Amino acid sequence: MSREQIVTGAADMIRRRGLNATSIREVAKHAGTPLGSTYHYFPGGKTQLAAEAVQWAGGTVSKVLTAKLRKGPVDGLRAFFALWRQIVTESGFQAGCPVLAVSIEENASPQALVAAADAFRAWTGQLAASLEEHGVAPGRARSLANLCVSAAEGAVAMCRAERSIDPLDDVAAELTALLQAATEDPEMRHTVHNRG
Amino acid sequence: MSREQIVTGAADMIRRRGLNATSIREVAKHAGTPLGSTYHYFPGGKTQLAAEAVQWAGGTVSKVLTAKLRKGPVDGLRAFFALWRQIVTESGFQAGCPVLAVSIEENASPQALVAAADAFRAWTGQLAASLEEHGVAPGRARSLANLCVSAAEGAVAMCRAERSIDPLDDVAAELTALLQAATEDPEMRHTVHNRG
DNA sequence: GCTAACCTATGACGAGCGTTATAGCCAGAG
DNA sequence: CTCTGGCTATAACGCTCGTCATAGGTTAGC
Repeated sequence: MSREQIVTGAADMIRRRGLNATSIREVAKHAGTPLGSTYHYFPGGKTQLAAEAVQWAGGTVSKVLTAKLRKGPVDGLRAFFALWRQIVTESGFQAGCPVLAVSIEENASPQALVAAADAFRAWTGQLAASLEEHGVAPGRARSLANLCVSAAEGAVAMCRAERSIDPLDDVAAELTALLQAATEDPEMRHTVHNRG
Repeated sequence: MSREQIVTGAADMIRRRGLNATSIREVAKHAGTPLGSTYHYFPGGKTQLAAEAVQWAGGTVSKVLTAKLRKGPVDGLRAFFALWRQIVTESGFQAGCPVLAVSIEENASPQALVAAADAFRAWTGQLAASLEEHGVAPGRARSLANLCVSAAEGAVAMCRAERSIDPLDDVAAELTALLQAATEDPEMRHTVHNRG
């Protein structure tokens, strides 16, 4: 179906250029559909298209998380980072996360921003739930989940700037160890102390 | 001087809207200078202006880091996060980091991207050096520094999307504890193990 | 074969963009 | 006072943008 190609194409372009630099004309051309079709499928215009693109991207990641978190939080985290690693390397450091891209453009599209917040909350929620299932205290689980998602998003951007995959790999290694400690060591399951 | 106002104004607009949505006309208007002056001061056009804005923003943060890291890596980290917290809250979740903004826009401006990479490398370099001075092994210091900067950048973006300061505070608390452990516990000073 | 519903195709609209050119101002040196 | 060089002011260039309107096609049910 054409409609789906437009959404995924828009997500791909937002991933690379950001929302403002993604024009509906180019999205349509990239999807092989005429410009008019875009406004037929998305009467809400660019705002609606952006929101759906972010929603689609968020859902895609969520599905991977759902599948991999069944083997535990550490496996979920590894899959999460593997996913970003693939996007960054296969694009030659040109592509990143459309959810992040929409989040940092003021007034770009209120609906898209809401979709971005939903995506972030879904990812952290899934990870936190898995951590709780493995014995981590709720508050600390939320804290760790926010750290994991934040760090992954930031590392992807750093990799693109530095044209090196090192930041992402470093961050993945640190967080893997941290999550292992939190799930395996009973003393590490609770809220962060002031002294380690 | 006018020139400086143009650079800081550009940085401020990039912080909020991203690079592509920041027009030279609006930067000039915001700085109270005529459009022609912009091309007088920055013959390289938007590319040069963007690069200088990113450089300025990177340098500002670096100065804060230099000052606060003298009291140790944990104090430096706290100042780093306090800085971002202030930007996010005082703007009502409208402003973030211009270095990140430039990093995620493909082909926006090669010179600005180089400046962004330089800024990231400066920040992580300073933090890693401070960690090494406090007994952390070099490889692990780099790893931790990448984690801190990545997580801060990502958390700022998440805060803007969710319109909540919680992600940034969660991440700050986790990383503070992690850096304290790494600098105080001799067993935590070396490369990450597979088991915590 | 007719009709109705969906989709396509094309072109136009006003607005904003980056950039350039050119003429004017206005301090300070001689 | 004059002149010169750094800055201002203004207008224009070609281009792309989001959006809309409108006419053309194409297919399914009768």
